Amino acid sequence: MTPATTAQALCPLFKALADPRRLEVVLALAAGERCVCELTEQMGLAQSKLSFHLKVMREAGLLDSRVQGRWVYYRLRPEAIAQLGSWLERLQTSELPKVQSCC
Amino acid sequence: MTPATTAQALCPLFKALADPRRLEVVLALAAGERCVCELTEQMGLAQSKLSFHLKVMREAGLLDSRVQGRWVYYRLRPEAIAQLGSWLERLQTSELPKVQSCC
DNA sequence: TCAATCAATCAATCAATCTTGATGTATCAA
DNA sequence: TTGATACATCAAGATTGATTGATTGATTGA
Repeated sequence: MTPATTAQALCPLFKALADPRRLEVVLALAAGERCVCELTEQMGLAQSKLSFHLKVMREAGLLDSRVQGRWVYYRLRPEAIAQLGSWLERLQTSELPKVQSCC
Repeated sequence: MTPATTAQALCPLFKALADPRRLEVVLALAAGERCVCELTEQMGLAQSKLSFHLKVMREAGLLDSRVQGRWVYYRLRPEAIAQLGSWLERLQTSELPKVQSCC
């Protein structure tokens, strides 16, 4: 799998991480799963706002959720983190000898 | 350095990567530095559009550039890639035992 | 049932980002 | 000095993304 084959697939993940509020949520979830009500309280976000951001991250494949009773628990998808990490790593190691000037 | 201390600093980097055209550029630069004219040709982008995206990435700290004669060469900043990578890694390893239900 | 709680969704507004075409500046070769 | 090339920048418009407040559906306990 070359970096090129997955770049387009990774774009939604980078988009999902490209917001300070969402990064905060990701950090909170790094410690384990949380229900929406706790996240709401912890970040001091309006409920609908948090719901919007959670949806963005869930649809990007960054988070998973499960419903239990009237609560919804969100957690990080380790696969997503791993996917990003391995792409970055391949990016670093694909350094080729500097190409000749183009022009 | 905890994940929290750098999350806000990483947001611009994630933003810089959150675009398919910019990911393409990053891939092209993974093979070594390129001048703008070659990138323009290679991606089939309008010159001003490419210039805009290069600026976004440069200002985020993802790319560096150097001027040589009338050409400008861009390259990846390995530090930026490394910074992202190590943050993701710490994110994975900061998994704590699942917390108790909050509500 | 009934009322309360949790969370998703919707429509409207607002804000940020991207694109486009034109213009400006610097460099170079003739 | 002139014309061509490389790149940045700018202003205007288009597109996308985020916020707000209200509504809805589902679940639960009284």
